[in-house]
Amino acid sequence: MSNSSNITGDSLLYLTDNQLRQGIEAMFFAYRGFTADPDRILGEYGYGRAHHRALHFINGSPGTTVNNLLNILGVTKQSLNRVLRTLVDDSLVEVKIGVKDKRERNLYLTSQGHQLQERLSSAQSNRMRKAFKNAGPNAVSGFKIVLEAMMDPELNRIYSNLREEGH
Amino acid sequence: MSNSSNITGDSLLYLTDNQLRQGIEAMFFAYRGFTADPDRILGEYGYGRAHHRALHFINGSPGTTVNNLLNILGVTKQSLNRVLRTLVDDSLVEVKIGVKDKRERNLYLTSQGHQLQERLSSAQSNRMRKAFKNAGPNAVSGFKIVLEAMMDPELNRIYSNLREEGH
DNA sequence: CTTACAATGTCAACAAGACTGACTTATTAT
DNA sequence: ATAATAAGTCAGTCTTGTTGACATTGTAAG
Repeated sequence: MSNSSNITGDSLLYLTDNQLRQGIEAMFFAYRGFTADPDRILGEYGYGRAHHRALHFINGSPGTTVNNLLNILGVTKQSLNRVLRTLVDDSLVEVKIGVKDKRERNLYLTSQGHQLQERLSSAQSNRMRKAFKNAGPNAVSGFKIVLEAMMDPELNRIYSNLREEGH
Repeated sequence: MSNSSNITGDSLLYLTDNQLRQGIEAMFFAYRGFTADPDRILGEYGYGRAHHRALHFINGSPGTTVNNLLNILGVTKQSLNRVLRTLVDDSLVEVKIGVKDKRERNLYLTSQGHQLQERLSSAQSNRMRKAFKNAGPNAVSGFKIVLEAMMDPELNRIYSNLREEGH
């Protein structure tokens, strides 16, 4: 209502309340789809999304510390620890004492951990590949630009750092 | 690794594993940002995201039934009912007996409900507006195309129906 | 009219995953 | 020596999801 007939000529005509609402709902439904396949697989193992996230980021930054992971995931150490403990107990994650600073713990996936991570990753990647393929290169670029602009500055910083690591 | 050097000439060169991983992480971080502002507001009221979702979709489809809402939200009626009960008790949502079918309950926001919904909506819309403005019209269009392609077919159907209602 | 089905609501029990707060143990830095 | 940091742990709470069972009311079909 606030701007649906606010024709100011500043080339922002496309930002009606309706389109913003559609964007919000698109995020909601797309995120559901985005997590649906991994959720099914995780269910087999009695794991949840929290386990997936830990596996994902340990895989992407092998040897990362607990503190680093806490910053990326944005949860408390008590919450992360619960998940990490089960992953270590189940031999999916290996913990090594830091070499430079012995207080730190460096986290790695075991071969079993890699196996599950790969299963989860490929399920999610397949869906994203189909979506990307369907939408075309221009849409993919737009998708990423909008998502980056939607992150908190802090999260965007973390995201950019991860991008640099992976090439 | 599976396709990062798979130059097949089918114009899919942009879909490297790295870019898919980046897309996955972009969704993760963007969704955090997307929910951050409403989460803060909801905290003031002792509500959670479930309350936000109910308010959002009741606002978008006034008079909607419980069953309809269940299909949109994809949760059990027990789960929805808990949320709906607090919203009714707090006079944010009004329940009217269906006219055609008296078993049905039609849901409406009260003026108080509209007030909170508006607060939540404008916080979320402001962030999305900034992101859209920053990214430009082409990016916005790409954003929506990819998100739609990422939904489950069932969710896409629901999403499209809602789009038709809102003009 | 009776029987079946549908829409809603409710009770109880459970689990994941987040939180706070307090406290310990190593280790490093000042 | 003392203080700060990294990690782990114990205990308790909350939201939000689940299952399963059951009750109520209204509609539809025979």
